[in-house]
Amino acid sequence: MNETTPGPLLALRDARPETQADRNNPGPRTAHAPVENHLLAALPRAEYQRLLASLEPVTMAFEEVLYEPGEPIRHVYFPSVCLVSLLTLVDRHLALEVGLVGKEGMVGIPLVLGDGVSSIRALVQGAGVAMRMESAIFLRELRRSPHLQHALDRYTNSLMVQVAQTAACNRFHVVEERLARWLLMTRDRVESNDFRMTQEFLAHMLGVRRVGITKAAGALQRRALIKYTRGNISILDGPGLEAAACRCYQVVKNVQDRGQDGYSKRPKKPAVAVLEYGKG
Amino acid sequence: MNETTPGPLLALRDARPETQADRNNPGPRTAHAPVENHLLAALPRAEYQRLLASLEPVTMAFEEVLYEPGEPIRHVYFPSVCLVSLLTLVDRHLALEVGLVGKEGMVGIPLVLGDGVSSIRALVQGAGVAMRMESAIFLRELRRSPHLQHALDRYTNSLMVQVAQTAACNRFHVVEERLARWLLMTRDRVESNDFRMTQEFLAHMLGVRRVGITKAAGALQRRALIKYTRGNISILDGPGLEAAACRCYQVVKNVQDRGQDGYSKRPKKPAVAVLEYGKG
DNA sequence: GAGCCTCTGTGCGTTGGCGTACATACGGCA
DNA sequence: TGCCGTATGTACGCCAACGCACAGAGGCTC
Repeated sequence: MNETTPGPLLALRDARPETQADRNNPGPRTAHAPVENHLLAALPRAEYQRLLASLEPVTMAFEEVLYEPGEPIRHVYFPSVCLVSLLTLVDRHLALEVGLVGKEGMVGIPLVLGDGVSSIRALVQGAGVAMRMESAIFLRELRRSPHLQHALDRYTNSLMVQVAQTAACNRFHVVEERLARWLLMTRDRVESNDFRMTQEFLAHMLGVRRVGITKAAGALQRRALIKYTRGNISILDGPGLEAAACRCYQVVKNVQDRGQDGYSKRPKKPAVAVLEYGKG
Repeated sequence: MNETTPGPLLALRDARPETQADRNNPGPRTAHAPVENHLLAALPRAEYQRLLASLEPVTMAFEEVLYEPGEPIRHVYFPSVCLVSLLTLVDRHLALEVGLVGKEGMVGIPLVLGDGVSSIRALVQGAGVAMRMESAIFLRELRRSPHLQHALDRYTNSLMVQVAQTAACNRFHVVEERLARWLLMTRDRVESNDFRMTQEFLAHMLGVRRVGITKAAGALQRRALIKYTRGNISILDGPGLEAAACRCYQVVKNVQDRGQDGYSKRPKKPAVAVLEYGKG
């Protein structure tokens, strides 16, 4: 699961009519694809079946806005094959991505924490499919299922780590390192080394000018770590890119993969300090 | 509660022998001061009484480290009169404050989310007193008390907002704005316009050079918004300082004060979209 | 009162990113 | 085949913050 299988190129951007590029790269865009969200997939069969009744598959179009700051959360989303960015807005026009949600997570964490209003913007960054559920139903199901609660608590924790690490990362690391990290995070979530993503959009996510991305991406390409042309990005050398990225990548990944801290040296030690839930 | 009462000067820094400065400013440093943590104070009397049996008052010394990244969380802390900084560490020596916890919160949120390991450093920034509880006991009590769960969930949400906003703030705003915001946040938590804080320490929190603080603080002082000498900082003009700070201050404060989003214009509207818990 | 430590202020040259403007190049489409 | 929109590359001056070094200045100790 750490190894990225060179999968088909995901049409991460377009919900527009099929183009030549798409025909060259038929991705898993069918809405009935049995790709599962990890949080849902980990539930006991019975609970999963019950939830399924209230879950509705939806197509996620590129640049669709799921939440806007200050607005009520109407649905939660469990990504199957898609990618959602969480953006903090400041000064009405500047934005910065603070979190990235794929099939490993859920969009709508404030609901889990008792807040029905989003304080961030949630934006579809990779088109595809997700399962969604109405907020009221979700809250009811959440109360019924300790397993779901537990899974979502753990995910909330990893999201918190991600956001905190991103804060420091944006403060201390240069664009090139951050870009490398971002590409790796995206790769992990779409499980492919190829995806569509313009420099303009990347600039928006990292909170820098497009020109800053041009420069950083150019440097990575010259080092033969990535390759890109007009919105098609390929990771050529994953390990090399990891070396080019800041350590933030590993820190966050470790917490997400194993629920344990990223500073530990022990490579695969089970998370002994992770506590049991619901057994009191 | 929005209005800061000009209270006694808190000895926010020193756990050293009493100095001239301390004698001039006798603060509420007695461990038996009946100052309450807001999360605890809001619990039903019976639950509060039960918790009290497992809570232990502790003195919080300046620069004491409560958690270190990767280490197990042994206690949770409910600040009474003290301030705790949450710091993300990167590259082994750089640090950035991503959260600030006073009497309105609790230190040890990962435990609430099922993770027994901290991914950040928690550092006492304002000396004083807190109530603490052993992790295992805390988890047991948490399971017994829906009220405590609810309160902590809500607090976790506001902390998440704070961290996310700080991420964007550090990316887009200049040191002077961020310093102003930080002073206001500290004021709100210690409920005093005066506190002790060297420029060196401030630089550490904001992730900038000490000289950067000198420049920014000098500018604020020239504008007669603050006054400081050798570690004693006074806010002279609160509203003026708010104007000098970035909007991030208000955004976070609004969420924390009322559990509602900071972008809304409605000044005091009760949080209609906040959802009920534990009533299914 | 002298000495000293700590805290604060100032002055360099450097740099990463900003804002803006314009130049090139790819690829779909007529 | 040529057009055109979009994506990418380059250039310029500007500025906030950096790293480093050193100069005052307040307040405690002896």
